[in-house]
Amino acid sequence: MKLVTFNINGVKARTPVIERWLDEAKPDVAVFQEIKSVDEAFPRSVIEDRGYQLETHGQKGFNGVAILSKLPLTNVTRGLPGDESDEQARYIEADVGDSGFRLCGLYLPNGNPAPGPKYDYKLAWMERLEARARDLLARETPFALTGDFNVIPQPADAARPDAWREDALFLPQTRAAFRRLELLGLYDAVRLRHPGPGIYSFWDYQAGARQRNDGIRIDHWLLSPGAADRLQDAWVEGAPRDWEKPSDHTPVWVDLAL
DNA sequence: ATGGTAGAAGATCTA
Repeated sequence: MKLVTFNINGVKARTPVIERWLDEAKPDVAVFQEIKSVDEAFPRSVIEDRGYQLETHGQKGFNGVAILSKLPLTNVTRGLPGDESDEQARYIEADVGDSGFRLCGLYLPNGNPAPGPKYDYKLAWMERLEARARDLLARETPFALTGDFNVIPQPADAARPDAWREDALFLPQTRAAFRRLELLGLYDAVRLRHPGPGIYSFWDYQAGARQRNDGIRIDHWLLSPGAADRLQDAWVEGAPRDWEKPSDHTPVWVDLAL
């Protein structure tokens, strides 16, 4: 079963890309970030007419996540537990199919500028994500955390790591929080399958970053032990970054034997 | 040191 995460950077602006990409790539399950739309305004038919169940968690203007699936989605929950006052739409969970597999789609806060309140929010959000991962691990059923983590885990995950030293995506505290997730026993699927440097999922729109391959790897799949046992493959699909009116991110895939 | 781009909302913020 092919599952994919894709930060689409605005569902309305990206509809032509989404249509072409769904028709060509044919994912079984896709997780979107930055839909930048309220649920009522999401172009549902673009997704549903292609045979997907669609679950959205949007807000006005910014953020917003969604899950699309050809298998039934059940037990859908919206919002990351741990802070009732958090109104940002950055998290959605659902069971996919009937195997007990649970999928967590996330759009982790950017955190810039750091230090500052936005960075404090990012770190607090990562603590809540770790707590959620601990709860899911205790269930002993397979699950995956996937989405735009806004974390560059290692220097090998950036073309120019020195340019990111002071950035919220690469600060030591950010990387340590990501590492704590891995130390719970979660597996970075793309890193597992591609141990070398030079695998990127984001290229800035500015300064010809894509043409110069000045990228970073910030969109990830973290698999529970049971899900990692079922990992067939993991890869980044670079081509949609070069289409007309692209997102600044590109799809990141896993193939799981679920 | 600066500015370069994009999306959504709406004349600015976020990334």
